[in-house]
Amino acid sequence: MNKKKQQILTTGKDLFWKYGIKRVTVEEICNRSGVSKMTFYKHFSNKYDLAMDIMDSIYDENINRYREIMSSDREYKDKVADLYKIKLDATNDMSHEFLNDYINSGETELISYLNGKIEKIMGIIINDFIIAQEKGEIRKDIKPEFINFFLDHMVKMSGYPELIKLYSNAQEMILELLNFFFYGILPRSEIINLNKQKFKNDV
Amino acid sequence: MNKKKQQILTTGKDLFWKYGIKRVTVEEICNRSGVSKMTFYKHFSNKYDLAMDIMDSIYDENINRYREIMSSDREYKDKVADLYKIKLDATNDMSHEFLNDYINSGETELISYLNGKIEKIMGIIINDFIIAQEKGEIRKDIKPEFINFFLDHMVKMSGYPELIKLYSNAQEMILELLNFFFYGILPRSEIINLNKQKFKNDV
DNA sequence: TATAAATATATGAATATAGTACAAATATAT
DNA sequence: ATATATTTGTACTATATTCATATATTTATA
Repeated sequence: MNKKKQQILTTGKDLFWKYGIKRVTVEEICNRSGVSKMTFYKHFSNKYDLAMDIMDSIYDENINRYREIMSSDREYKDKVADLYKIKLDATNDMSHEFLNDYINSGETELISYLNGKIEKIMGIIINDFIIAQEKGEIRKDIKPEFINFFLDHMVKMSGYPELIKLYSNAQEMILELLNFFFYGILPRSEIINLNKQKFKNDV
Repeated sequence: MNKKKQQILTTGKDLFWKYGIKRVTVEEICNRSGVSKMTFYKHFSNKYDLAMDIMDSIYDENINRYREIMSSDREYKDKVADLYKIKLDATNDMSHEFLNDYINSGETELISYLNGKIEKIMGIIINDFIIAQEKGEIRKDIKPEFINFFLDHMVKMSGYPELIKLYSNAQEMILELLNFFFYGILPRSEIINLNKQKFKNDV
């Protein structure tokens, strides 16, 4: 990778993260990264092209982290816990300003590109869930998309003050969420026993 | 205070805090605060005039908090600890983006205005230090300006990762800093005893 | 030294923004 | 209810900013 291009990507990300895309000018990116405007346009056709590249690299990075975790031969439960911790979904890693400007840029090309990326990632994740399901690591009567949806929401939830304030610290909350997640989807016989007991008490 | 003006001030602060002054447009402030451009220009002559008003109110608010703390008849030590906790110096309360744009606005009038405000606040604080010094609450051989300087740096220091990582939590660090601050400036006889003991050990 | 890459500066065109004018709408007080 | 003041929406112009490209010069590299 070209050194100058890397500098543009780095400062571009820094600025976009802070201020969003539309508030940042090409000239500013050039000045801060110590690169002339000409070299900028040598590598990127415009500001939104740079934004696309940045988004690209983030997704690739996250996909790699995902693959690394999933390829290890640990317990399935531990792998999912790791996914949760690194917040796999790249949109969670982005600043609100950046994603917002990206979507509202009006550049339909960008949006469809982003959707394609997300679709691809979702495909990989859901496929892995299906495999895990076939292996018996997840209950067979759950839709894989639901699991992915819930995992995504769990990450979001852990940022909500309303939830956080229920626990004395974040670790406790994460543990609680993970426990809920696993005891809800893992085929544990304890759940059946628990249900029976509950039933007895009700009667 | 006019309701519309207050709305402009609030959203102005919100936007300036996030993006700095130069990245925010008058129209944006108007739209977000639900106020027409005409009423904006009725209350403020331009964007930097609004910024000045915002800075004004912050300083006034902080001055009031300061006065409130200092007028209470608690121990001097406790008062200073409170000052440290609320980060009295208004510049610390400001976003880096805002202060930076404010100073680099090129509007010399703004800068001198800010300097005047700071000078005034410094005067009040230092005067209080001198009074405390005369009362014997602070060692007589310390320059009040130094104390103020150090207090200010202490606030900044408590934001440094290098320092933070030395302690298991922020509370511990704050305590450490405060202890250092007071045992350094308070006229405690223990310090003399400590010195004697240390000397004995060395021999 | 020859060749490629990067820079500084200038420039025109497109776009965004600031600030004002004015008629219509809304709120407020009597 | 009516007169008065306030606010709004829209339009408008002048100015400023930004984009994107062109060209001459400098710097790095093989």
